[in-house]
Amino acid sequence: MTVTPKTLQILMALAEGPLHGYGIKAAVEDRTGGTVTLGAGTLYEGIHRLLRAGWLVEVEGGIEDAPPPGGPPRRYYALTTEGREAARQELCRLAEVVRHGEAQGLMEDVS
Amino acid sequence: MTVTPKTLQILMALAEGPLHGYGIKAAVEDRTGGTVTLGAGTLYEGIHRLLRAGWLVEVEGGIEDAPPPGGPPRRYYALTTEGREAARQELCRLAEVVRHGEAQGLMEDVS
DNA sequence: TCAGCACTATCGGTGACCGATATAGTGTCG
DNA sequence: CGACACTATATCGGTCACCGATAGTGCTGA
Repeated sequence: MTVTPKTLQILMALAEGPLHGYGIKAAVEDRTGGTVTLGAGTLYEGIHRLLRAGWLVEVEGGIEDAPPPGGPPRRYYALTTEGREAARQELCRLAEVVRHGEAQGLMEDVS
Repeated sequence: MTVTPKTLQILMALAEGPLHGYGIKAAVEDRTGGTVTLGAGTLYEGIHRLLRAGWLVEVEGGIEDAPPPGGPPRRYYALTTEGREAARQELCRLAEVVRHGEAQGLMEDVS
């Protein structure tokens, strides 16, 4: 499985606990301050891909939180150990890229 | 222009000085220890895309370095100020993603 | 009653990416 | 000498992540 930037965002959104699809979308856009968005296609197709990879599992709603469902039933997803590990590896790879950029002086402002 | 991971690698490879296409490919694979590779299509199409965006310019070979050309003439490319700035922004964005991952405890090993 | 919201889902199109292929000069090994 | 590997640029067909539009549904508030 390839870990694309968008799928990494999905994994990271789920790292703090199970969420439903729409909640993932909201969490990603919230945490990144709107710089990263998820189209509906990307979101649900991404979830299915992650399910097939065994990095996500569908779980029961748990505490059945506040907002009234209304419409199709919410589907909750949780990160598996494999999913967490995949996210960790990708983050380490990204950290190395950033480190290289710093070493090259690429991150200094063009003052 | 969207800055994909591969195009960021191209920009970073050129941050240390002008290079020709094949040299970019070699530099990227070298620096990432082989974890990031560039297919021929990605490489040359990516270069053309970056040229159109004004983030790269074609330059003269300069010092006409060691290895004998042999075959098609080498084409050298250099990073523009805009290209450098684009790389910087993307690196900052990535750094923030990594920072988030650290804050979530996602980067600790599964000991 | 009608609008709007929350939510899941699919579809067609775009474009990044890949590997194969073409072309071509040079060096090397048997 | 011939076969091969290497450097180097470029294009082509295919795949797949991604996007926005569209659809459908049930609740709430005006």
